[in-house]
Amino acid sequence: MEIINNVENVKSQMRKGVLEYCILSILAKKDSYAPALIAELKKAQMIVVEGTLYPLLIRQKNQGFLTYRWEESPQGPPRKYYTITDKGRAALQEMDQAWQDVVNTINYIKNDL
Amino acid sequence: MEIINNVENVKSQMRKGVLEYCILSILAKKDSYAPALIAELKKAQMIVVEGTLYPLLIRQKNQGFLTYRWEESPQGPPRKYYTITDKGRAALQEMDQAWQDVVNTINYIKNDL
DNA sequence: TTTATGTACTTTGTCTTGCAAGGTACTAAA
DNA sequence: TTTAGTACCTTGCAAGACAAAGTACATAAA
Repeated sequence: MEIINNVENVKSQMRKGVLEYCILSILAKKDSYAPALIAELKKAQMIVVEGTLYPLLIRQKNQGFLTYRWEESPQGPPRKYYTITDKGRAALQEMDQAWQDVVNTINYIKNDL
Repeated sequence: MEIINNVENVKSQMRKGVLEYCILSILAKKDSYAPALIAELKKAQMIVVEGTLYPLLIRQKNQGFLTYRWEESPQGPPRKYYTITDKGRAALQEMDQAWQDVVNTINYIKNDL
């Protein structure tokens, strides 16, 4: 019971570490807006909630990794569609390397230490 | 320049996410103490500082994942050697799975989304 | 017209945790 | 007794995830 909670916490920490990377990766494939991103991340087994995602998108926009435009919705209020910028793509490339480094670190600890 | 800093931050976030996992993984192989752990993590390309590691070890001890004993040092003050517990090994197994899940998530996003 | 429902975006407060920096303490050599 | 090396601990700050509550728009039902 308690172990599960601790592991849930670690899981949450691991997610935290790669969340920005995931968002940029998805947006590198196609423009999207918050609720659609949440749905896609859920499909990929990565649970994210609004209170996490919205501030993250705003941060990435402020860093110049994303821009956005408003688009009419077939139902409900307009949607804020985010687009990755050239700067965002450059950052994403760096993150690809960072991710690979972490994977290599874990493999090293597990197999070669 | 700025991108590098942002990526450094993401890198740091990624490290943060797996740090507990790394510590438990190393201690699952052999008992150790803080400065030796720092050196081993450094070898594995994962930079950790004292102010991060000591509180983390104390937390894991309080969760029942670790115990410790004092051991004389050939030079200097005694060392606090940490040992992983059965509960710690159980948690580690869960974390192995959690890590694999995150790897799978990234692969899914990168390749299949 | 008013109310309810669904969708979308934002903000506030709390909690966890990494990290820089500073502090304590033990040992041995100068 | 001072200095250097080693080891452990704590404090204050900043970042960020998350729950929860709030705002706003559109449309359908009452």
